[in-house]
Amino acid sequence: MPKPKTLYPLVVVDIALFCVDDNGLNVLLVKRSNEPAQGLWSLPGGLLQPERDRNLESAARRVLREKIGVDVRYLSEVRSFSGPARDPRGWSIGMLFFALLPRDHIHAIVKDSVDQVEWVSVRRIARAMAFDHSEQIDAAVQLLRDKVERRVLPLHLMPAEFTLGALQKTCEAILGRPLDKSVFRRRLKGSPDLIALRVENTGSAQRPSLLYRASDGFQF
Amino acid sequence: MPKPKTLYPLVVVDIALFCVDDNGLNVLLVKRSNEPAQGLWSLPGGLLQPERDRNLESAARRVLREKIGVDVRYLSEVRSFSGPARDPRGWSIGMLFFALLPRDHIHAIVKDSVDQVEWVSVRRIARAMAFDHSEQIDAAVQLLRDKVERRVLPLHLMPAEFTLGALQKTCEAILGRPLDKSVFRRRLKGSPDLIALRVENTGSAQRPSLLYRASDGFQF
DNA sequence: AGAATAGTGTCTGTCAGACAGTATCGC
DNA sequence: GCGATACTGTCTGACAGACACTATTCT
Repeated sequence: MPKPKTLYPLVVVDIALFCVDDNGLNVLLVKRSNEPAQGLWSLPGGLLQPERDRNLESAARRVLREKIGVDVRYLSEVRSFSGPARDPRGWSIGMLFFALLPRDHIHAIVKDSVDQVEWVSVRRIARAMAFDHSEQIDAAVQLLRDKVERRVLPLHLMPAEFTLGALQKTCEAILGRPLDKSVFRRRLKGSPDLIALRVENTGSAQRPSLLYRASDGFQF
Repeated sequence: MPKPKTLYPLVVVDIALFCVDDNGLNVLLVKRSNEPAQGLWSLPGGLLQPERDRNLESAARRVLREKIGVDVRYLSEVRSFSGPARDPRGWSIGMLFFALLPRDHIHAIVKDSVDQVEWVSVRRIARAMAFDHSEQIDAAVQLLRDKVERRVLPLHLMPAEFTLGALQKTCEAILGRPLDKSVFRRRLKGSPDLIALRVENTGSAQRPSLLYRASDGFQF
């Protein structure tokens, strides 16, 4: 079979890994220790390795595992970025994924890698980032916001058990605006995605609240 | 700069080109005249040519121009399909786009190319298609349906001037279910995407109806 | 007149937003 | 009691579904 007479582009996967904490919505950034774009902040990413990766999503999971040390439950494609100029190494395809990390896994990020790794609030993203990663973050944040705006619950950002108050705060952090408690809870009443558990009694809060967990069949 | 020690995957763009006519929603299929998958029906597609294409979307537009002979107004990425087995030539990335062709451009498709080209109703897609194109069509149709279900008007499928009845029939063809005329028109009343024109008087229909056109700033 | 399409009016249920009110904890 | 959070109740306006009704053309 004749090989096509075509140059092959560079294929990279980048991941916008999100978490929500008391600071709001954060994305994980990596300070690049190698060329190109050395010293600039970027999304975690890496070259596709066809001999190892089953597909692009597997490549993204491998990159997160190898470079950040996390196995994420939720990971999904956003869109591609491509062209001759976005990477100085040549014509490239950057496939952007976005992933969600539960709040109680935030500190499981490996900090001792060669690269400097940091959670950065999406409200404080610097203009100057490597490649087109600033645009990529915008695209990933918008996709996340659109989903939550369409009433999909970001349960992958929650720990295994959580209160409705915590869930509402998470949604508010993503959307960047307050939600009405009564409206929020009324919608959740009939949701098949939430399962009520027993009562919380930790003295941290004032009045104890019911705990919930995500239903097994729930899809983000 | 050292070249990465990685095999390069094959990069292909495929396009699900849709139109709506009296038969309902159709997608354009091509009977492959070359290996691989010779003789099977497939979506129009082609190899990325980095030396010619500005990005993947440009590649998709070029493929439509060269293989089908159409310049489409609307074209947008759906998602990627990738892996070692989906194309017999090796590890490949297939980027799926979907495009919309106005009803009055349907017959502008070039019929005299080397490949056999045909509009096929989405209700009558054969199981056996080249590569994973059956799955790709499912993904593209679902994205189109989701958009219309979310009340986005598929104005790119309409001719420059059209009636509300024709627009409703187009939406019904996409969704595969009837819509209530009163509800449909009530929603359209305040829409900034539609601009009313003068009266239609062609004797084809019974009572003449107002003509509309898409607003310039409208986004699908 | 009858068929066919264009276009309007109205009733009803559902749901979102807004906001007030009650409940239960720690201190 | 007081502060704080959990949770509920209610009013109102917007809108969707359903369906009936009128209007205007052609044959």
